[in-house]
Amino acid sequence: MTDPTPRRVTSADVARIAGVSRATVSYVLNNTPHQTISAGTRARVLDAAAGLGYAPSAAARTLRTGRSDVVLCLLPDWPIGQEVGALLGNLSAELDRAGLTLLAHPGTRAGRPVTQLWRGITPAAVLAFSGFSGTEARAMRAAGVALVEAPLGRPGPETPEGAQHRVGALQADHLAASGHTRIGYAYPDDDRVRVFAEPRLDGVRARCAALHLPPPLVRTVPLEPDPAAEAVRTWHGSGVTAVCAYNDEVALAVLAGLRPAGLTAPADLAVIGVDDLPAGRLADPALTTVTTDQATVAAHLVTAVLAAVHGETSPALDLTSAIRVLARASA
Amino acid sequence: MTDPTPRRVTSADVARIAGVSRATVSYVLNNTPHQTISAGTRARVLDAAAGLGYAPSAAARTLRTGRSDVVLCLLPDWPIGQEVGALLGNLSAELDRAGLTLLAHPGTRAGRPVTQLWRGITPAAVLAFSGFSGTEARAMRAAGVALVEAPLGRPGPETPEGAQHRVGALQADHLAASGHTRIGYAYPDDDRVRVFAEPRLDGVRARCAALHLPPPLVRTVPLEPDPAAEAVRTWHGSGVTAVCAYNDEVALAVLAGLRPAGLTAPADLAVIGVDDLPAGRLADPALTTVTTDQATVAAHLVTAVLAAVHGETSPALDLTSAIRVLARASA
DNA sequence: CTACCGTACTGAAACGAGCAAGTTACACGT
DNA sequence: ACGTGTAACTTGCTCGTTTCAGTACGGTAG
Repeated sequence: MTDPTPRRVTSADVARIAGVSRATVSYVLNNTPHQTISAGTRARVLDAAAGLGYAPSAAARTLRTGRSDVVLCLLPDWPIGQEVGALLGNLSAELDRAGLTLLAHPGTRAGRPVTQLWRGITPAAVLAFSGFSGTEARAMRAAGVALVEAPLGRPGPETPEGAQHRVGALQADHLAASGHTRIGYAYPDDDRVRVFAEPRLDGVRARCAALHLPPPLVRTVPLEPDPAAEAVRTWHGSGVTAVCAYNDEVALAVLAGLRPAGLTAPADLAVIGVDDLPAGRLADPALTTVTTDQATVAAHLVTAVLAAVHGETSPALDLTSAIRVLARASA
Repeated sequence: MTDPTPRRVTSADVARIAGVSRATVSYVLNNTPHQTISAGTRARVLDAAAGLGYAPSAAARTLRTGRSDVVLCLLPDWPIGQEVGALLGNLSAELDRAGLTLLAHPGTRAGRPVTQLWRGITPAAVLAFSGFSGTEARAMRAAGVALVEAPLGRPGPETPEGAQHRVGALQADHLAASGHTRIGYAYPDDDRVRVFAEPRLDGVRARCAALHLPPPLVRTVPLEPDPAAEAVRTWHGSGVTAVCAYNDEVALAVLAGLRPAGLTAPADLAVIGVDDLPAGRLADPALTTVTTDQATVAAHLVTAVLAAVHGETSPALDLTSAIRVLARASA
């Protein structure tokens, strides 16, 4: 019936059809510099390649050059929400433009060690969000794999305070600007997001100190109305008039906690979240939030990745303009 | 200073240290069947490999065997939410256990055609959510790449009605069971999710017909309070007493639309969503929703992928038990 | 003593692309 | 007529792994 062996079309096939050698095909397809190819030959090769539907084997190219065109993005095991989704989409599109392929690996601590992964794939670069062990990082650089650590979580050497720190700072500033002096912090009830929660809280603490306000009253707020109500009562009883929430979900929990206590936002307790979830826009009152422009972040990350791939040191990322407060009704 | 050429450690290195040939190393490491290796040699090879930190080159292996151990998951360009995130995490963990590596590629129509991607990577299988063109699918199978189309979207031949159809059906049944006879459908204002929205709406339509109710009154509901309020007024004016929403976000929009109209749920309009977002739990009233157990879905998909990789036909997926209504206050 | 059979390995040929070095063929200057 | 330069290719080795086809050796049956 069908071909018994549906062989992959190789550059040799293209060469045969075009009536040239494999080398010539390679030169044409990669238009290698310092190689002179006549216009006629070039066209014949291109035609043959298109006609056969030739796609070079990534495996062979990787084997030969020692490096693939894959940028491996190691997703941490914190829950992947729409922000990460959007970020990945942007990254993928922009890297594509640079001839690189973004492949994301949902990380699982349980899975095989990351070492196996990057040693196996030999990616052009590894983009990681969570921190890496020093030895691991060294091993990667030694193997020629560019490692880009996104400064989203803990502060890196180039961004002493980190983007997340700034998120918290913006929250505190916004509340202080409205005259609030006693501020609470709604901490998430999920250990996996501690990497984000800590620097954000630190940002709030730093601004409170700078503005000569008492430090924020921190309470862990689960995503359930009843425990949230309890946290709200604590804050209200302690004279707290405004709360920075770890993110919009926690902020929504705080809003939910206000209702059974018979309180309302922002009159009794102002609330500000992070992430600009659609659900926040739709809440009652509409949630004030800190938003990060993922397209900008993606662009910055791509710059860093490309720099790292070419062996240059990446420029310091300045995400100041990408992070801003979206003022709505709740604070 | 450091090695000028930090060469990758190859199986030849392991062979040299262990005092055997590369072939033997390969046999030991893959413990190839029908090959007799003495216990002593086996141990020496294993020790040498561990000592050198040897990790086989995926590229070389792929080149030789013609197939990599990667399962390529093509993410469609609809927004990636927490459900997809959870699904990917589960998939990755389970495939890992089967010796396969899940790599996700955030799809962008703008990017290079998918053909390039799978032709290049030669994955063991491609897992796609959105539909594939017939020619594309045939080309993949011809190239020996197992194609698994997740029956999440449109119905496949094995699940004549599709999982999404069932989601809609469950929504309608739940509302009908509470005595509602005039049902509305809140359609999403995002073309990218049409693949999901259509079968869900069809499910609602089918149950309405089966229960001899009038067909659902469909309105598109943007994720903004004002336009949502208008949709709510239309429904209320037409005698609709309950609404199936495309998902929880749209459902939250409907809830938001009730407030300016001075109406409340479920008294004036019952609302049921899909996805069990944390924000839905925290809404007022708490959102009744249809939830899908992503772990179950992941397990089913992994079964299908493994079957496809081994050339068997995958068993029909029965997601009946994984999809169920979570009754809360809103309906 | 020869024939044969497991056991425990080794040698070498693929796989598909890239690239350094070599080989033509032709034009040009003397 | 002869060297020289260059455009336009080709030859052949290489990357690291798998795997087929041996091979050497000790044992056992005839």
